[in-house]
Amino acid sequence: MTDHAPNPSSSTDPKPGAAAPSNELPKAYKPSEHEDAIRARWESTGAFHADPSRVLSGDAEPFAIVIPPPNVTAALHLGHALNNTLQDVLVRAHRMKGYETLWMPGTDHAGIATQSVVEKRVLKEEGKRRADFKGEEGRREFVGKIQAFKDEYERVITDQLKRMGCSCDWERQRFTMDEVCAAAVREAFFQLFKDGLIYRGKRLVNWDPVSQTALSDDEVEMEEVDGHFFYLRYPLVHRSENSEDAKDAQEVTWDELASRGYPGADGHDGDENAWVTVATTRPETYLGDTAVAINPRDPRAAALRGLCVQLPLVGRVIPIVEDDYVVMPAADPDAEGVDAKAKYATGFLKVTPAHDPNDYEIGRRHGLPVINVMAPDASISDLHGWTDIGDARGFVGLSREEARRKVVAAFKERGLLEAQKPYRHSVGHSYRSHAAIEPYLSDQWYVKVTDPRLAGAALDAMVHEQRGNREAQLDPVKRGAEREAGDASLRFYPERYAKTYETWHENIRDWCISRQLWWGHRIPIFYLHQRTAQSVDPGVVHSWEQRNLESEATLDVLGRAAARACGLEDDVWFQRDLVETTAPMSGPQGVQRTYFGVACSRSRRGDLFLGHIHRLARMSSSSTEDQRVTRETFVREYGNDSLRPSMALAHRISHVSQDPDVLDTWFSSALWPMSTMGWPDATAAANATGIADFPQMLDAFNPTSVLCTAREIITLWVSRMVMFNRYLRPEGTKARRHEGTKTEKHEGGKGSGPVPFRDVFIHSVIQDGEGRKMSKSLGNGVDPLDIIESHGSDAMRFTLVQMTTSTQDVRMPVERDPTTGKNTSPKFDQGRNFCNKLWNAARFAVSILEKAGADDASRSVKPSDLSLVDRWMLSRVATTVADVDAALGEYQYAPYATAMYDLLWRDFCDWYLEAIKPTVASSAPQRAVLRATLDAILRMLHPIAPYITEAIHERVRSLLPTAAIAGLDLTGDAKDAARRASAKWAGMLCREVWPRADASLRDERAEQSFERLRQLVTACREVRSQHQVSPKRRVKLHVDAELAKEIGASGGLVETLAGLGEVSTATPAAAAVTFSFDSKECFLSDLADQVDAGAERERLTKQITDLDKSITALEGRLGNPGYADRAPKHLVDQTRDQLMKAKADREAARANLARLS
RNA sequence: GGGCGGGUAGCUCAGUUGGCCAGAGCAUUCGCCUUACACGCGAAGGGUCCAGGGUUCGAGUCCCUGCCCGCCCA
Repeated sequence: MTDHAPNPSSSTDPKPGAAAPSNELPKAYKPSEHEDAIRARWESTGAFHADPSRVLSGDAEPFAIVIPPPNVTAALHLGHALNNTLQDVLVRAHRMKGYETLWMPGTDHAGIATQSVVEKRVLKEEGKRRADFKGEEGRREFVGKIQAFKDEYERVITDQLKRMGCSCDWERQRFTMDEVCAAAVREAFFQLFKDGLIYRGKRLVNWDPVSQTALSDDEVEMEEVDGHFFYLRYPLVHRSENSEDAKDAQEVTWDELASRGYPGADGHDGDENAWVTVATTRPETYLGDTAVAINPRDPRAAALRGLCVQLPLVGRVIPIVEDDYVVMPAADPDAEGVDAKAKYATGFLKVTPAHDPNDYEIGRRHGLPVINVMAPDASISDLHGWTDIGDARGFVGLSREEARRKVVAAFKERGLLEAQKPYRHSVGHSYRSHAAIEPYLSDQWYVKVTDPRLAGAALDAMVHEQRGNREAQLDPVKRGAEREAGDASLRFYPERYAKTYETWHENIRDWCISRQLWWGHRIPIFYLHQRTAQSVDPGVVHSWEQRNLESEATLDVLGRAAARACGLEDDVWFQRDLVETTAPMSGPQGVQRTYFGVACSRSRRGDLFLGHIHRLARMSSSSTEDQRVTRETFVREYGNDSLRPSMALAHRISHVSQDPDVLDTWFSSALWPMSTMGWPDATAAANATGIADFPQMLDAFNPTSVLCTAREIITLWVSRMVMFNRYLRPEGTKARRHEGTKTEKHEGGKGSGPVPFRDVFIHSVIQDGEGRKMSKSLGNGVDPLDIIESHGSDAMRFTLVQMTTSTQDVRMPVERDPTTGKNTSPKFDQGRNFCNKLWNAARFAVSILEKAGADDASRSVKPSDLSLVDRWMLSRVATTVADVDAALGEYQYAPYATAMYDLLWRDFCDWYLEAIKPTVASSAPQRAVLRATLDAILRMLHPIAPYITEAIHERVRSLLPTAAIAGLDLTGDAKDAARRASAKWAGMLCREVWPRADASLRDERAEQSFERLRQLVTACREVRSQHQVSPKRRVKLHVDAELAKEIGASGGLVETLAGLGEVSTATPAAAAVTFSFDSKECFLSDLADQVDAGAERERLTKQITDLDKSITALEGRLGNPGYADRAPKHLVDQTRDQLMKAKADREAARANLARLS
């Protein structure tokens, strides 16, 4: 914890800039001296607060992102830093571009993860387990501890996000379990339940025996495990027709089998009891076997028809059934390419419906009993459905692993273990506890996502060109029906992830949403338990009630009548029974109904009502006085007319109890884009939070613009948000925008509503230098706060953005910082260096602009007023604006960062600033270009590096304004200017307008001309370097008249950058070095007091060798007969030109070499 | 088993419809405290673009086969 607390000293540092407006900027950028103060200004001016009314009035287009809420389980890691930096880049850029921009922050309660962390903590600190907290009271106490933990981490996480510079609308921050979000969960559950899309099912779930909860399919990780195949012999018997007693089972001998035509039976002792051999990796589950299956095409099947086997020790007699699922044994198990299953198969499959999903299906097909032989902790138990223990009592109480060993030993002892082969296979493990998953039969709640209104709607949401399924793409009926609905409006970046999304929905299974946990949204289902005959106290039932009691009425009828009488028909939904989409199983595990019916409560009002019904139902066991009080309370609450129907209901039940389980965390996450904006009752949300414009949020900002997340979340989260949004939000959302607002109607689009977001951007996963995931256990993780402290937030952000290419993983070499002992990466040095470069460039520019004083003209500077290097610089700015806009539009982060790097470092610093040094002091137009360029760079860089750019902007802004540059718009729309000028955040860079560059600023000729001269400079520098000319020495360049004229027209550019004292058209004196430029022979003289002939000879020789190589290559290309004919003419011409120049240069070099010797 | 991504300089990575002598940063070497920046400036060396085949005048780029690494799903 302390690791992540903010540095307390940093927040008390004096604010820079503000303290001393006139002194010059410090030499190096020190992030810690600026970040806190700048962040405080952003926050205090409400710069990130989104105003939905501007969207609804049509004054601004919306741009909205909901944060993928971080789990409150732990502090943020580098992956979060990446995820949130990328969001912030989009958010800041769009805000500057004039969109009304919302970034909704919040955190996720992360049920199982948080609960298990707190469980461990409580065990360690108090020595208590969850089971030690008894009853509803104990549960509340324990949940309180988790709540406290959540509060602690929510603060840590929020602080981390803020320090990263995230420009969230912090006033709107939500938590998945807060009042506003809880209302959404309630409403969603209620609607789905009422519509029959939530049901309770008894079936095999993924059971985590350590956490003792069910898991969804997505929470199970497959891991390779070294195990064995065990071959167990089950003795064959006849079904005992008249006796239930297994002891009466009559053995089947090999002779009898032979007479039935069983292949290979005569190879055995004819009098001996025959057997079949099953192969299994989990012998301990044999205790729950209810059949042996054989493939009907198996030649042995006919002979076995009607026979049974008897389970050793248990004594249970179970049938042999025929099922296509059974894999036939391979004829030659050792042959190449034999399927692994066939290789190990015997053709007989033990069927344990309670402990294997495939067996469960076989069981359903053949009507087999389901015998659960395990307790919730996965130990062998006779208390959870297993009754015919027989002689197998010795296994009861053992763990899965112990039981396996003992079962194998028992079979071996009796000569029934035929073989044991090592076998490596994948086994499901809990993503949280890492325990092996036990397929476990239990009652759980499911969302019927297989319904077309859910999964189907999620598929239809995809844009057509990203759908792989051709029929869906071309279906004309579908296309006609789209219109305003959310169909065909969801797009993935990078595109390939659309496939992941699509295939997942095509193979989707119903979603298990109940978790046997305490931390989460309690399932809003109440069981109304049936009153047994003896529990009815005849004295309680008054005569009028008896008369009026509709004895035949079912619970739903009674319940609805009661609710209506109390004015709560919208708050509670009664149902006779739970909806089962699958036929109930036969056998001892059939669903035991102990309740009379269920009620789903939509609201706290509903909960209270059911509590009252509960008390009415319990009245018979209380004193007369208590009964009177209970009735009076009820009447006071709901009025006189409410009592009769409610009593009619209450008299049929003994008590009401809420389902103890909570919902899967993803259920609330799935509602995030809606719940954070106040769905379903934004007025209530406004009242609860004091945020007055809550009722405008949904219409203004949902659908959001883009969701940014990592790919592992596509199925867990993205899909479910799409399904829920489309089901629960009404159609025609777009049309309602600009039309004012209303609290959302309860009726949703049922699958044709809008999408929660238009784009889905999936970013890379950061790995360490060896391509491993960063993890605590490996100790290879990098803590974002460590980087912020050592390098600054902007440096971290720049590095992360620069790394974000469209590949699925990026590597970051991790090193230990020798001074702090903390993990870091040299990658971050790049970001730090970049920031420092920017700082110093700005420092230099500021020093020049400060000195200029008030004489700078205010009239607009036109390109024609400017020198080559200025026109070139502006052209580069214009090009970069276009490049950056294009990159941002496609979520191309690395190209964005690279474009900014090149513009700032290569163009602005290396060339422009160097070139203008001699002239800028005397040229007002040049100063205008300098300031505009720096300003444009700051703005374009702000989304990546918000702190430093804001810090610099503060200074640049305060300098006397220099003239505007025609074609470079840095002021924005005039009509918006007044509003912006009067805002609290006025003048801050984070709210400045995004640069817009007119096409006229792009100057192809200036760029070409500059490029030529740059090459000339480089050629001069090369010569200087090779001749070890001191950087201070001014040398003399000799060129022909034409080139001299070009140099002259460039305004001293070449002289400055190449360190020339003079440019001459005269032939050089004796001590000169020659080089070729553009096929022209040029000379540099005055390099030193004497030219080093050896160095020169070396240089020329190397040059000739290089040219030889080029000439050979170029001649080869031109010699190719197809080339001249088929290649584009301009390319061929270009090649000829190159060859000519290369030959000329070689001639010149050769001549010079000859002259030297 | 199915799907996806990657294999380019010592390291981390760009390289968008096939077309200048394949680029950047870091690292290395040489020279510079040139008054914005040594977290810097100037210059240099360094690549069988995983392997093999194909299409093409031309392939890092497109097609096929194979190898290796990683991820997701079953």
